Amino acid sequence: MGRIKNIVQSDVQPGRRAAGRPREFDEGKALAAARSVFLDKGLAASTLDDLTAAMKINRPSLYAAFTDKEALYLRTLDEYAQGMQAQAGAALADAPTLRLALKRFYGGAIEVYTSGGAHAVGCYIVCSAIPEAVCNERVLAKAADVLRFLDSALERRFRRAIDEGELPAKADASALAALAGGILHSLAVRARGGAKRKELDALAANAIQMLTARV
Amino acid sequence: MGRIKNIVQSDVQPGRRAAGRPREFDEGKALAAARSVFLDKGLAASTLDDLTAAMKINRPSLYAAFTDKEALYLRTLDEYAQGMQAQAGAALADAPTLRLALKRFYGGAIEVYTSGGAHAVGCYIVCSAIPEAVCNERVLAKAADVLRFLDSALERRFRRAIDEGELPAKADASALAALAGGILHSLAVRARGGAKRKELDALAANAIQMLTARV
DNA sequence: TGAATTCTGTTCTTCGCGGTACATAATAAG
DNA sequence: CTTATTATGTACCGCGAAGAACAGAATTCA
Repeated sequence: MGRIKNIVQSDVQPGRRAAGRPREFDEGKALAAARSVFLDKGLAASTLDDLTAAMKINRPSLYAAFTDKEALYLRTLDEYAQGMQAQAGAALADAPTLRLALKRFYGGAIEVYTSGGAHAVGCYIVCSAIPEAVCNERVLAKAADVLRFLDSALERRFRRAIDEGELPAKADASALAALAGGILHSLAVRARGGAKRKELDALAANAIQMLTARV
Repeated sequence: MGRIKNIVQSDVQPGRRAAGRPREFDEGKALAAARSVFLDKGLAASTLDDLTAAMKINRPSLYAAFTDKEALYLRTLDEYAQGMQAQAGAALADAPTLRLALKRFYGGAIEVYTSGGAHAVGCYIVCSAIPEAVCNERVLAKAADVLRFLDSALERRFRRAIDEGELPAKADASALAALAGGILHSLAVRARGGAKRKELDALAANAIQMLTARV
């Protein structure tokens, strides 16, 4: 059978490795594969056979590493949320102008939402966690968290634009943030609904136009 | 045991009824109950026990009337789509002004999205069909249909507002419609994410303000 | 009234799925 | 080298879920 493919260091300390046989799979890759399955099929319809096949590990490894299917789902959700928040936060905070910030914000999202190739899959939060949220407290909490984070990050950016004179002082940063976040939700929904990338780009461009208008 | 509760006429002709024992359940009520289960749990996680309990029928009746679980889901989807399109279309077409049209459009949606009582459930299209769409061609087709219908209905209404001078002639009806539809998607997502009704109302109001501004 | 038809209620079967047991392999420590 | 520890791989188990069988009930039509 397969020899050792790669040695993974799940421990935090870099120097010492835990005793025992080392992992043959990369946890991050495995989580990404699991997320892809969950995003396609949903939590309930994703079988352990689906998951282990995509993750290229077998069941005992999955259970040892991630406890069970629901815990694995929550891990993928945390991972995605963290990445999304980091990317969106950076896009908004680093850009010198509001227009550019929003352009990067939406552009990065569209990139992710349409990354499924032939069949776009949308956003993991909007198209997987939110649907799952009604019957799962922890998923709901996480999804609500992410929505709030995005609104806050957007609001901060709009406020900065007001402070820097890019928008008039009477502009309502909170309201603008909610509208801007709403467009992001729509991009996710439309992407999964089969919208072409061009349409998504156009929607984002129109949204930017409207949100940065000096009323 | 339960006697006859109500006699239902599933046949199209009103005068004659089909031979055999009449149905003891109302098809519309049963479909609504099934939809509620599907909206809460999703297609895969909704068991036949869940469904038959909510619909207050037993399995053979369900199979005789709706073929199987997936067909039942598609029926609930059709029913919801039809009702939504009728309501949204009427709200937009009947209102004398664009502002009022959008107010009714969003108001009706919020009413539906938050009708789950304690736990809001969002939109059946956005929060159930769209997630399911990746692995189900027919669901995808129906969901995409509804998104297109809403965009078109909105675009018609914006175009009319332009024609009637409520918006400037240079306004882009298509772009405005996509933005307005996007806000609807966001209302659905946010409702299921736990947003309070007040927040949804505020988002709708802000959206109307922005979408009806004479740039 | 009786045959035909269609719905209802209970029961059963089959099978797929989540989760586990157990043997084995690979590493670190003594 | 031995032991402890942690991974992998195969095979298995029990449960729950989808769907079918079948008997009985309610209606229409002859």
